[in-house]
Amino acid sequence: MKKITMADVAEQAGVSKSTVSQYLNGRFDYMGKTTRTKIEQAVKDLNYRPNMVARSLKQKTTTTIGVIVANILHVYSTQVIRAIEDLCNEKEFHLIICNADDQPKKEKKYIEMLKAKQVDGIIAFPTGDNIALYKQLLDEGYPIVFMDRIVKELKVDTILLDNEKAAHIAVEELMHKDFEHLAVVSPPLLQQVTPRVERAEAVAKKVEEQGGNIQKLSMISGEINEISKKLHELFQHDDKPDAIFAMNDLTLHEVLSFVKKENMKIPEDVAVISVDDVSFANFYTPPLTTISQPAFEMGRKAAEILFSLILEPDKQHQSEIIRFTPTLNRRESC
Amino acid sequence: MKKITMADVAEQAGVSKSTVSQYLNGRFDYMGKTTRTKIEQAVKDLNYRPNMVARSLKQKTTTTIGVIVANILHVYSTQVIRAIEDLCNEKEFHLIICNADDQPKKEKKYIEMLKAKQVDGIIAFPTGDNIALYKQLLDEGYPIVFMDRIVKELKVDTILLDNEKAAHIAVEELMHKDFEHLAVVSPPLLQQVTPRVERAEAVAKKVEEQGGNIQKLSMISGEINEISKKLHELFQHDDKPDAIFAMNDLTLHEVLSFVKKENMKIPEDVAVISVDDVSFANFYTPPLTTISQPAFEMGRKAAEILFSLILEPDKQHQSEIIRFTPTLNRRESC
DNA sequence: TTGAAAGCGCTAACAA
DNA sequence: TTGTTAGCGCTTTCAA
Repeated sequence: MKKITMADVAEQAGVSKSTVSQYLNGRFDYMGKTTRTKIEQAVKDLNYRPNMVARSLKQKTTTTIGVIVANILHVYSTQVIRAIEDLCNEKEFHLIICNADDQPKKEKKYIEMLKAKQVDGIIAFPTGDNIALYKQLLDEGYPIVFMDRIVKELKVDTILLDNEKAAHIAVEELMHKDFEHLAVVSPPLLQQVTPRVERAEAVAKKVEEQGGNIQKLSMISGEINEISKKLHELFQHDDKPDAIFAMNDLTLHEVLSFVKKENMKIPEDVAVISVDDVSFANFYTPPLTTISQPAFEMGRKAAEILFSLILEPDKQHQSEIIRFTPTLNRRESC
Repeated sequence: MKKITMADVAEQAGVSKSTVSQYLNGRFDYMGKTTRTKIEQAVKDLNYRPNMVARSLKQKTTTTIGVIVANILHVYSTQVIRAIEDLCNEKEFHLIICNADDQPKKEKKYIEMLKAKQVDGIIAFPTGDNIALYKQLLDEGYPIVFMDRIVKELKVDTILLDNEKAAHIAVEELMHKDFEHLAVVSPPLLQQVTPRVERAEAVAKKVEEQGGNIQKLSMISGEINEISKKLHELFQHDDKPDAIFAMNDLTLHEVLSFVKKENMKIPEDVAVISVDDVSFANFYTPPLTTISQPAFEMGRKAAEILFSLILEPDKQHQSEIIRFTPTLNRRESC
């Protein structure tokens, strides 16, 4: 089955390729009524569809953007992607998805391939290790927006949560109650991943400066499968924590799992508060107090900025760091 | 900043474009050692990257596949996508993601655009309404694999769960205990979405034929936001259900939410079993008995089939429907 | 062992 | 109002 090209349409309609091109691109200004109908008919008869690859080559734009997330399995990433895709859909753009898995090598490969495929822009959750590469893209004027993580060496528009605020909300929620010993549970801190570091630091600072009844702070961090062991150790001591701040949804899972295994009651034995909303927060026993980030708005904002970069390249643009405000969902776990 | 093309590399290396092309494609068989080094050097000096759009135009292959899911926010879709992406990564392919939102119109638009972009193949969760369009693609020999839903008018490789088995597992798990009245809770059944219909029918049949202690079966279906009201009504009667089978994760959420609101105890007041695993199944109170589908294996299989269609187009291929076996995760909710 | 030239399917400047 | 032509960046035959 031969592919129908513009030449076929032109022949069938008895006009030239360029006229067909005009027609396809909606430039009817000077087009004769009959020509127009003839082409219309030919397109229909042949069931012709333009080849976007050819068009892309000529026009140097692919109406495609790339998104590099850490892992599409994280709820937050999914929501961000969904928001981006919705805007892309409005603008007739398309999305190539890449999972970097927090591996700089993989990220590098994806960036290079996205460039090779001539995508019009990139939204990334940067690992923080491909600075030179991003730098180069930026220098070439390549539209890029970062999400969730700041790469301080680079001047890139970056969308993320007001992590300090999130930490403050958590501490404030706990400090006026009876809780005295707060445990913060976090994914690995060594990687310098912005949200983790910012949240951890903000909690520590806040507790130190005006922690209300909170007398003591413990910090647990590590790979997800180490968390439970570390929690266990921490709770061996006499002055065990009476409140836990879980840094994100995955650590919350570990915390709840631990609490369940140890047969403790929330919030009587230990209070729990966490960042990220989870699907079961409302009907868990007890319903979980969470601090949620507006993932959809954040994703949409990232896409909006990227599109302004792509569609109005000449516009004066000052890259900035945009913080979104977290929301407290007060329920009954603390 | 001018884009570096092959011509630039050729000039810099003092050879012709075709030789550079040979080099890039690893055809060194007849290439002089010095030529090779010169080109290597030039590529490095100019930091040259081939333009895949141009290559795609010439070669009629884009090393890109399209995935049309109902909604990327569903955990199952996410897992399937992740599995597909992993295989794509191995094969150096890339993924364009589309959310059809169960809207045939949107699906149609995406299919057409994916074709226009010349993607090498498509994996779709079909809405079931674009039969003619899919038919046409199939006739053209376009590689397509369906997931989760059967379109009986079409001969397409289709990956889905053994829904009958899943339903049987659920009924068997309940029928030997004391439960007498089973309520099945489902998303809208009118749309003829395969998993829903198959599961609902299989439950009904099984209960009728050998339902053990189960005397009565009630069926609730509707949009997600109507479920809670319908549950409420059902539980008004004297012979209210003592067991619930939730058809998927979203309906399970509604069920748990309802149970919580009504202050009922699981499994004493009402037992619960559901299809799809949920993140909190293990540490919920009580831990939830679920019937999970092997989403990753299913996604991977879909991708494998698609790749064999793409990479070995001449191979004799008989399209088939492949069912994956569900797993019972026996916990304590029934 | 390398190069010249044609062509993939489209767009756009310019000519007619 | 429409057609001619060149060219986007690459691959590939064929010739040298």
